[in-house]
Amino acid sequence: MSLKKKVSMAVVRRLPRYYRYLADLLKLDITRISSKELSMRMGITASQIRQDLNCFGGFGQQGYGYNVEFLYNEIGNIMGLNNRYQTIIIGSGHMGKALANYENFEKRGFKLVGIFDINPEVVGGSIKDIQIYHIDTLEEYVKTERVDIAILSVPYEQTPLVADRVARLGIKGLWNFSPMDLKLPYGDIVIENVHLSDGLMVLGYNMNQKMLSSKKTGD
Amino acid sequence: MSLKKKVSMAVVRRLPRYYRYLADLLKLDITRISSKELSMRMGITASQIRQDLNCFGGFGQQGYGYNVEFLYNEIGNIMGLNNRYQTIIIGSGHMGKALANYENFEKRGFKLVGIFDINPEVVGGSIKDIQIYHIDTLEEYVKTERVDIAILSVPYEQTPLVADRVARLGIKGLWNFSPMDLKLPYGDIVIENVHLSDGLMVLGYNMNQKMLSSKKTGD
DNA sequence: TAGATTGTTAATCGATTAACAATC
DNA sequence: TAGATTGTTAATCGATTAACAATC
Repeated sequence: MSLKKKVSMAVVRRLPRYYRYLADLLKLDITRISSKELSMRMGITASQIRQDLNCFGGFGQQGYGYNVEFLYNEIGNIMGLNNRYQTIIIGSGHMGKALANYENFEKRGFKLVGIFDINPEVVGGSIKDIQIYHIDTLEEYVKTERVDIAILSVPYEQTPLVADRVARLGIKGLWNFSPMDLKLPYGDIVIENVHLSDGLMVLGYNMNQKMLSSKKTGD
Repeated sequence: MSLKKKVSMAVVRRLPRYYRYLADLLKLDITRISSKELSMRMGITASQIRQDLNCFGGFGQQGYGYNVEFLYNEIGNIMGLNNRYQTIIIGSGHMGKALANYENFEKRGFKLVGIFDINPEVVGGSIKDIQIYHIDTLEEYVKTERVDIAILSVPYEQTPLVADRVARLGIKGLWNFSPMDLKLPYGDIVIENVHLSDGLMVLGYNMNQKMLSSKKTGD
């Protein structure tokens, strides 16, 4: 039941991917799947799938494979989705708005309970029935409502201060979209930094590589 | 000048991070930096930094370190940012809109030239002076304008068809925000899939782990 | 039972770190 | 020149893949 060894981040970062593919299988009414079949769908080795899953327990059955629904739920639990983390968004700019409207979060068990902004013009309004509060009322709000995760999407200058306030309030997770890497020393909080444009630059690299090599062969 | 060996994706995915940290140094008017100093700022080893950079060439100087501006520009070139990739966004929903308004893209050398949507109510409008065209005019548009990258942010059902059209038009890069992993067989196009909620689930995992371990020690 | 497929150990491969000679 | 710091080779570590006995 409990973990034998610390699971590597390489494995952990694959869990959401397994989860998505299992969701797709469920939608197709496929009830069982072997590591071999799943490996072909996902483009990774069957060995890796079995190795990965066995970090957390023996979810399969010899001669049968894995029950899709069972495995889906188990991986969901491993990622804590059954905690139904209560989530707030801080910063209702374009990105904050997009995130508030992203259905995938609810679907994955994250519950958006409030939005906070500094702009008086949007405070009092709402997005998808979620109230927008003034950022100054954050401390007060957290006194009465459970907040597990804060999604941060504020300008560069305000990022460290807002992050500090969030950490002080005992909020346990921070998903940071602001263009500044936040590091650990903010108390005990778990942080996940997002840099959207990093992916775009990797795309740029791969395109550039392809161009250079085709030039060499003489396109 | 040209690459000795194929550079591993592990290295490539660190390039944007170097690029960001160098941009920060530039803003601070720091002109030179040693791998040691940079390693402390970034939280990785100096050895890794030197190893990474030497995949692409000797950008430093013994006894001196690296010239920040020079290294910044070199890494930018490696990622092809000097190509000034012309970019379109397909799908102007909440996420498409947020992406259109994201200043970081322009800052990183990606030029947004058009937005496409299927909804007649938004077609003809614009976001940040960028025209919104009807998706049906995509083929016509590409005949007269150079398009290097398409950013896809359309509903699940439409994803494969739109991706197929994009690939057929000879567009070289696809940055896919639709909730469906796109795989290679679409011609010669380079694809980068984004799954925002994956990061949120990793955050969930880490929070869950922390909770479980603190329960064990008896919080 | 025979066939299939897991869980797990062992072998391989690749990535990171350490060390140091080269050189600015 | 002496000191600093790179570029690069060698050593270590970790992650992936292969193999197979266990077992449904």
